[in-house]
Formats: sequence, C-alpha cells, structure tokens
Amino acid sequence: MTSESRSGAFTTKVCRIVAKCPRGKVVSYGGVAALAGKPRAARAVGAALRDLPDGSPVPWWRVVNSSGAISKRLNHGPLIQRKLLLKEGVKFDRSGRIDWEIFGWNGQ
DNA sequence: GCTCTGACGTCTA
DNA sequence: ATAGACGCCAGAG
Repeated sequence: MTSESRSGAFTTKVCRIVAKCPRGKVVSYGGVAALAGKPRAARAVGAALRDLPDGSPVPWWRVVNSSGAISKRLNHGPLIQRKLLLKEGVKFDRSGRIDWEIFGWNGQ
C-alpha cells in the first residue's frame, strides 16, 4: 500500500476498520478483530489502538469491550472516552453500558 | 525462533 | 453482581 506500514499488517488493518466506524456508533474489540479476519484477536486490537498517537485519525474511542462498556486499562482515562462518545450522541445506561441494539456497529 | 506482555473475551466459583 | 482463572492473537525484546 502507500503508507500504512507502521507495525504489523494487522495493526494497520485494525486502524482502517476503526476509521470506517460511523460517528455515533460503537464497536467491540472482538468486533473489530472479526472484521479484521481474526475474531479471537481482540487483544491484538487493543494493542493496535494503544499504539495510536493522540492526534491519530483513528476514532479509538468508538471501540469498547464486549460488555458495551469502556475498558479501564486506558492510558488517558476512560472518562475521556465516555465524554467523546456522549458528544457523538452515544447514550449510556444506568450501568454505564451502551445499547448494542442501537449504537452497535456491525462493520457496514 | 522463543518469551513476555497486553485498550480482550468467556466461564466458573 | 463481583472476583479470579484460562484461552487466543499479535507485537516487541
């Protein structure tokens, strides 16, 4: 490709998929991994997003865990992600979870 | 080429 | 509902 070689081909693919995620929607790590061709590589997806810089064109905040909630291993704090999602129109329930039926992105 | 780690996922206690 | 353990995959040393 032109210039998508940062680390591994997988990381690049993950970035592309997440970049395709429409605004106001969210996708799970396993979902991105599945779209990448490896439904079991959810951990690898997290590693890819972790490698992204602050001003990256990839909306990493639209990626959440299978519970529809934000992971707590974030380096900048999960509060940042929650705020970004709320700004995009994503609603959280009483348990801090997202309605997968409404905001769930299937990789269209 | 082996080993360790890690923005995960799912099960069982 | 909460906590702990096992499994899976890719990147870095």
